[in-house]
Amino acid sequence: MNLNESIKRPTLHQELVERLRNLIVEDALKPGEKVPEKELCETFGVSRTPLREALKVLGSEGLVILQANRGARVAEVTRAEVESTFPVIAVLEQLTGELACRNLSDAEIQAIEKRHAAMVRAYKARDRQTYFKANQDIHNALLIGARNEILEMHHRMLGMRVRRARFMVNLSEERWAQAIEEHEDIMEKLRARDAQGLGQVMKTHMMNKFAAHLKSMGSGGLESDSA
Amino acid sequence: MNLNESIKRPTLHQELVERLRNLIVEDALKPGEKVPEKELCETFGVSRTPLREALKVLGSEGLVILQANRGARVAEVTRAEVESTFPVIAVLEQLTGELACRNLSDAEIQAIEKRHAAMVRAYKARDRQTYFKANQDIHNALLIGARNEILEMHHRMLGMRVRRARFMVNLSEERWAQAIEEHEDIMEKLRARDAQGLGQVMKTHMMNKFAAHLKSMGSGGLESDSA
DNA sequence: CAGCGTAATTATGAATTCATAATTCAGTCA
DNA sequence: TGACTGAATTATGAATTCATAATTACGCTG
Repeated sequence: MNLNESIKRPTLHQELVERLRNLIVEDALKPGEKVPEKELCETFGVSRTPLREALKVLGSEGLVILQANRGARVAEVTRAEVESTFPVIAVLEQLTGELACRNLSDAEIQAIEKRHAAMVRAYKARDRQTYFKANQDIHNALLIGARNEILEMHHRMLGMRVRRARFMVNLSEERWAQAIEEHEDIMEKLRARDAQGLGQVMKTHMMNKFAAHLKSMGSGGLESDSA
Repeated sequence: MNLNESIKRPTLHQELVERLRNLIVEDALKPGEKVPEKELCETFGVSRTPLREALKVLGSEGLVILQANRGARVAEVTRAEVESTFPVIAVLEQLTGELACRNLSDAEIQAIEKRHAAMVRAYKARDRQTYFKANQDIHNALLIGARNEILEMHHRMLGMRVRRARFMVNLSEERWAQAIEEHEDIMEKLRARDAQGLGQVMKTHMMNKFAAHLKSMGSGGLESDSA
């Protein structure tokens, strides 16, 4: 048992940042909507002070837009933003691959190998739920395996903002097959400890994912950047 | 005249975020020091509420460390953090180069060319001040030229945290010459609109800069990561 | 009846107040 | 004399209050 856990009670504003972030990411608070300060205070049973502190933090993270004297609105996920974000994620993925290749222990690679196998099984069974979970676990393991907290933090920050666009749902049969192939490639490079190669493959993997999404949603599905 | 400018008066907490950030980056508030809440309130003539909101934001940016019931301390710049940050900056530089190459207008490249010439003159005159300024202008122009706000934001965030280590002062004659050569290379690739090439050179430029700093400071100059 | 202007209401930013946790300091006992 | 205990002081987190900007509602005028 971790002794810290039992003692640590985060401050209200920290707790609220988490809660509100979830509400936004889980789409309970919809993009463009005004954040109902009063209402949230009541539901959480706190005063406005810690809630407003939390909103300031979310503002600096770009999840909400703060307008002076006009309160906070949930930030829209514009197409322009998504298009800007993906290339950045892609190069971070590349770095993740390079570093993970160098720093992962053999045991950790084994664990990833297992998750990969599970993912392939889920693919063959057309079990999207399990597939997504395994996929996420793998990418998460690689990110952690990079042993670079700065990289991890910025990767997660970007991932969070993009995930709200929630276009992951559309996964064409064709793209799915391609993704599996790319993952085979990832495992191959990982087994060979080919850092450069893994970096390259992961970057490409992300860019392909991006391209597929753009294609699948065409010009719709997201607010235009002029909105 | 920009009409927006005359109207916009930022909220106190926004103003304070800027001011405090400067105090930290300019080293007026030293790493490890406790942030004197009361004192700052008096000097800025504001109450604790907006100041504390600002501290929460700076906390989420990693510039200060917030401990529950024990206030805020200016974050230390550990060697581990710097070592983690540089590779991330490097890949962002790479992306900056690629995008800037594609998106800069000819006129903008001309302007950079001018700054480059000024930088070389400063180098020959051994004018560090002017050299640094021109160098910064060039990198800034490239970053803006990338036309990617997400990239820009994250690049600036990382740059800010690292700049506090302030080891730019030590610039060996040898490294200086090398940096100039690398910049010649950058200009060459830029003139040729060689996106891949520019990305590569800028990444290498950053990694070399990093290596030089590590070398110049040896194992000292920064707090150890265990501190 | 539509559009404008003004008053009432509400929402927001910031100051103040309050409760409690942390720190300091004095006194006591080994 | 030095370490420990506990009260006094201070600092911190959070609630409340206050002033003002924004929004809404209403009436007036053309």
